[in-house]
Amino acid sequence: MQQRSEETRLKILESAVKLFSSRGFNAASVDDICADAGISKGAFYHHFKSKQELFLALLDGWLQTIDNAIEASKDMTVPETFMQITEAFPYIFETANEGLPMFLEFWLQASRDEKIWQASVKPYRRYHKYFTDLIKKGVDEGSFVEVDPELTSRMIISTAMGLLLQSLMDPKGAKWEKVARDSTTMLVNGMLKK
Amino acid sequence: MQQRSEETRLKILESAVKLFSSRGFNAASVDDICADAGISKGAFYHHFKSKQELFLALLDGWLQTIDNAIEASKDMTVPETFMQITEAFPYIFETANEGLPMFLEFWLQASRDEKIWQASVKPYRRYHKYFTDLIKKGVDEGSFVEVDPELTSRMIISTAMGLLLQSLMDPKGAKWEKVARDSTTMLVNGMLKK
DNA sequence: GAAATAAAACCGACTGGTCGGTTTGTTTTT
DNA sequence: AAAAACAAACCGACCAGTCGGTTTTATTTC
Repeated sequence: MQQRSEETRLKILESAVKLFSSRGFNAASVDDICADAGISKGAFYHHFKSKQELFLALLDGWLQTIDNAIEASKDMTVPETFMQITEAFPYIFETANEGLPMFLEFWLQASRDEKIWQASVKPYRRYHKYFTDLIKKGVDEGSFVEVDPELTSRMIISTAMGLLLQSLMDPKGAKWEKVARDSTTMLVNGMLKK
Repeated sequence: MQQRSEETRLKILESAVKLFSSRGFNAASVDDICADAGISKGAFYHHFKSKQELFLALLDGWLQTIDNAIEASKDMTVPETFMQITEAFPYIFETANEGLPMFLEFWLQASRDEKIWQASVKPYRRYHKYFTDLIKKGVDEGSFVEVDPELTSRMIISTAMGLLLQSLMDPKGAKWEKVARDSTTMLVNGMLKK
């Protein structure tokens, strides 16, 4: 039974998310994570080659989540998909708000490494491809006016990223959830054929 | 004459910008900065209380730059101002691209400190106020349709921040300058009364 | 205006502590 | 018993900040 082994791995992953998001990637040391997971450093380095590799493993998990969400919305119409995304906003916003700081911190200091850069950029590119395809489909279906899918995708992602950053910088500066909803609505309305 | 003193201070500031932007805030050590500036650690700590205080001094300088730019555009009409901003885009984009990573890195790890958070959030709030006022003025003047200045300002900043982040993450993923230009044009066109 | 004094600027070795990662040894699993 | 999983002590590099002392600059005194 390697069940115990798998459990240890999961415990490490859980503690890592918890500490990375609460303290930041650098501030949360390997020792901290081990302590929180209730295991030793030896166990940690048995499961992960390095702190960075641990983070990459977390990234993989998120990528999986993205792919699942994309897969789940495969059979909807384009406007329906956008509706669903808008509805899921509070959850997405919260999750992203938790994950963005640690991702940024990690990325800012590690992105000079080619391999790590590749891994970090992957989720972003996947999102971009997803939105581009979605908008293209919407245009082809005739539910959207003729927009440039590439550009529009970038703009949607900009809005999301930018709002996320703003809400992080100045959490009490606005009712961010409402701002996010209004922005999305405006963007989608601008595309919808009437 | 404390001219020499002032020169040293400036040398530190210069080296700091250079190293913070090329290596990142954490990776650039105080020793590195001293070496680059050609001064000793003692001189450094004579001029700045800490590495953080040094960064806050840099922030102050940028804030000044923002204020000057705002001041300079005081007598233009609103559409003229937007035109000018759009034209200055390449320069703004480049500068921001250089400064954003170090700012983010600093902010991510230091923002738990109330004083530092205050200082960091200041430039952002100033921009937001600037755009809000500008749009309000545009609406009052009658050159813009009735939009919500608060929301629109957030959206403009989102777009800028988001594009900046995207261009940092995936520099070769698109012609970012063009994307930025197109996005701005779209946003402004959406507001202009025809 | 030259010597004496005070003050500011500057130097660089050193400290205390952190942290990622390694090594060596022990327990559990199969 | 061999291999995988885990524990615990340990290593070495790094780095922000300190401190005693030196040099330069400004001010006062005679």
